Amino acid sequence: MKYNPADIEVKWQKIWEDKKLFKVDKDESKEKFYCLEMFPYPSGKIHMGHVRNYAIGDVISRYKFMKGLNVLHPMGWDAFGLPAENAAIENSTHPAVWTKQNISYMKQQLKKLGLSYDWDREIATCDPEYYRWEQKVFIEMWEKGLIYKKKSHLNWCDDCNTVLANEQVEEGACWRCGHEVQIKELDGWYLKITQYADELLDFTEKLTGWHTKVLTMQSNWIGKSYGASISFKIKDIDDSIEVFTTRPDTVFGATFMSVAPEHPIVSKLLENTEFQKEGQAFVDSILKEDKVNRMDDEKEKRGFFTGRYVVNPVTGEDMPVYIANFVLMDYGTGAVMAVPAHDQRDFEFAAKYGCELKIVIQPGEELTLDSMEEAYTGAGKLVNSGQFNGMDNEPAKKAIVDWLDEKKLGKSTINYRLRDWQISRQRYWGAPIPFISCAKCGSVPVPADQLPVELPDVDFNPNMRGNPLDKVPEFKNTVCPKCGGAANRETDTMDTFMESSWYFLRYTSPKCDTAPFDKSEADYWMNVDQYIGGIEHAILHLLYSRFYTKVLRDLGYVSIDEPFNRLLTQGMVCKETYKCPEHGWLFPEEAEGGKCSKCSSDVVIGRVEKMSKSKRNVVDPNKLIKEYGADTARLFILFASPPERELEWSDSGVEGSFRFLNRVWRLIQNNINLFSEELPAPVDDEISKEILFHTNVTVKKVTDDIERYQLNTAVAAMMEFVNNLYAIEQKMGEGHKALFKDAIFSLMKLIAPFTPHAAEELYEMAGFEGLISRSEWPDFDEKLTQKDEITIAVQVNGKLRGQIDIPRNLEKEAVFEAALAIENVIKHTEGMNMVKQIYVPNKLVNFVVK
RNA sequence: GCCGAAGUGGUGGAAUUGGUAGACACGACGGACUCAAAAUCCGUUGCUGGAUAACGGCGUGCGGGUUCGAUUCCCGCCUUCGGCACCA
Repeated sequence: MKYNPADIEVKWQKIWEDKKLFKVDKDESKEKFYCLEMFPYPSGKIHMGHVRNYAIGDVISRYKFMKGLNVLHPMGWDAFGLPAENAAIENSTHPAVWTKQNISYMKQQLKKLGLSYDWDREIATCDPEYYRWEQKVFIEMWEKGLIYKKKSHLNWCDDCNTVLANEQVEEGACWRCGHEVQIKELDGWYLKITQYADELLDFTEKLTGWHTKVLTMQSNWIGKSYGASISFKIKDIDDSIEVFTTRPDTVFGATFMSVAPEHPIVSKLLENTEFQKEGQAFVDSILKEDKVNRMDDEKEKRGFFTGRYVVNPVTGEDMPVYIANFVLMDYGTGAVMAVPAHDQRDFEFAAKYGCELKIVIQPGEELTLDSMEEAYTGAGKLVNSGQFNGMDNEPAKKAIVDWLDEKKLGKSTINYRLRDWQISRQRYWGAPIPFISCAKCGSVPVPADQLPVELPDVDFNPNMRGNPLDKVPEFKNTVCPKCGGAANRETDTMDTFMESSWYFLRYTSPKCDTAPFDKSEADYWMNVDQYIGGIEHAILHLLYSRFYTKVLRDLGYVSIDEPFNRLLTQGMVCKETYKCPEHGWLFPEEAEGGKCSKCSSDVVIGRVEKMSKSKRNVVDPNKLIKEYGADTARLFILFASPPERELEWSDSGVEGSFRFLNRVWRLIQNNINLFSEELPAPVDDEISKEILFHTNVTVKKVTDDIERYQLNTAVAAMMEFVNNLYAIEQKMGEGHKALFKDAIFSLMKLIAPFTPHAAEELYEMAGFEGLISRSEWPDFDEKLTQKDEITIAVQVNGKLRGQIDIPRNLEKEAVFEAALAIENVIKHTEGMNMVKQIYVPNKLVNFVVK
């Protein structure tokens, strides 16, 4: 029978579904394994990035099933988000309708891939039965003091009357209408993630299953630094400016001050002065700059003198106050004491604006103002620093802070780069923030019996402007639960990262209707043993999930500190982007031949970047599945590259995976009778040894490779095994058939997690009862994976000059003797002095000669 | 720009702890089978000198270094990708 994936894939998918094969329940008697892939945003269709992610997860899940573990492998939908809203406005369809359609299409696509999900646990975050718990927890967090409101600066389009995401800003203009983007100050809700900063930094012990690169990224993101906050009195105004500095040892060298343009003090500084108008214009010009650009160290420093001075608390000298583009309101206090001699940015700024430089740290040799070409940021002894002169700068940090503390001018402070999490979104398609704003009582939580606060129905159309919820009076107008007076319901919704911060807990009891999740279920299933998802989520999603888990712990919902034991960060599947000057981003199929399929304009080929619906550089797996079947698609993407490496998509080579699967199929088909025949006992000869060797080596290699995520080399090992088995098939006799049968039986099982449909079919044809998905993973014998006779390399001065076959573990002296007898080695050592003889057991010999 | 990665034949990649660079595939070329094609099977395939040999030289982004020995460790660069807080 020919290998026909179209028939067998449908057949086995149906059998698995009918038998509810992947449905799991808590079973205390069994060891559990929770395997989770990051759930997708239902953008429309799945693409190769999803296929890669879910294929990896499926191999691991199916492997663990076969290892006898009770495997939880759920799937669901990160269903709230901006694209649904954009599509709604564009096509006059409700986001819920669009999302539902996408979910149903994508679910069908996932099913076609034969993934081992327990679909009974499916969740969609836009379901009120999901987000109601988020609202409940939100109120509890507020009651615990973990939430507050604050103003922040956001991208704003006056024309669309809406906040813009950074990705909606194109060269300073609104992507939809082209109107110039402004910065607007808006009120928002904040979660106090900074309160957990130290615990989030504590990776030791609990996150040993995470790659250090992710931990490093998170650690840098949190950016803990030790320093001091120092208060500077403003001249002629009864106010002061507080700065954070990591270099209190240089405070005597502070000669001016720079403040962020967003700093609230700015208006006070400028008020009723001759600088007011020009200063405000300067602030406006900076706020228009690209945020990423403003962080650019190389970017030209720009400043504006406010006409005001602050007093240096240690020297008593006046310091002019500037507004500067490179000072960020988000970090520290939004104001910095500028020490131009010892900070490079301040140095450049001072050079441009003619500010005074003062050396206060001297390294060994004499530093002079005239010879300085850049700031000196290294260590040294204090000079020009009053009673601290002569001290080494490190101990001086503490001494100066202590002194300032005594005078009530400053104190030792720890600062984090991490900012509190702003969760307010001026959007429709998200979970409503369960609060009511009352003129008399302030922010009042929606009473528990009124939860969930559901989204009202809204008619979407292309002419829509602003936040939809704000325009629904029956939603917005309400009464204050506290005083009964007229009040406004909060019309912002929550950041969608809120939903993805706890969905893994909901999966443990997705239908629980009395709490976010059943604690006993969570206690059994958590933690997630293996989490798999794109490296793009290394910081935000993974940090928020860690934070949220700790909050839930502190609210008594869970007993765990961390949600994810082992983390596999998958490399991005990338593809070049295509853009039509007329129609914007194009799908690859719309850009064929370099011409836009809509208008025949020349297509601009953009850079290679991660596949995403917004850039349209996506490749749908449908064609591949139709042509070769899901098994080949899965096998191919796993074989193409190791999971953690990024992959530029190309389907060239998919033929090879299909060919391999056909070879497996034919090899087993040709020998299918071995499974029903009475076979003679194996003979003890070289061929038998060979079969045993290859079988055991392959089982070991594939097992090890799955454990260390190297799925591409696991596939290569199986290919090698098949090549070897074909060679053996040619020369084997009756006495080898029993071992050969064992070999192809192992092959069938090894390949089952990768190409489960083909494996099930072969298993059935071989006459086995039940399913290979539920059979046992093969074992191997370490002794049989080693050869007695091995080949080692012989080098002279590190260059390969020959090889010798020796018995394993031959004595060193005997190896040297054999190596020295090689003709080519004699040629390269003749007449030379032997300096050294190196032997790496069972690997190589190196003769060092002169 | 900052933080984190990656760079190896024509292509995807392998080399698990510093020990024979290029496993396994794709592609290409040559051949077998076939009336022919598809499928399948066999062989060659890093570059280069040499004779298609023996035997050499070069070669893992670039430039240095450590070492008997470096794709692997160190220093300095280049390019590409991910993240940079309202895309998810």
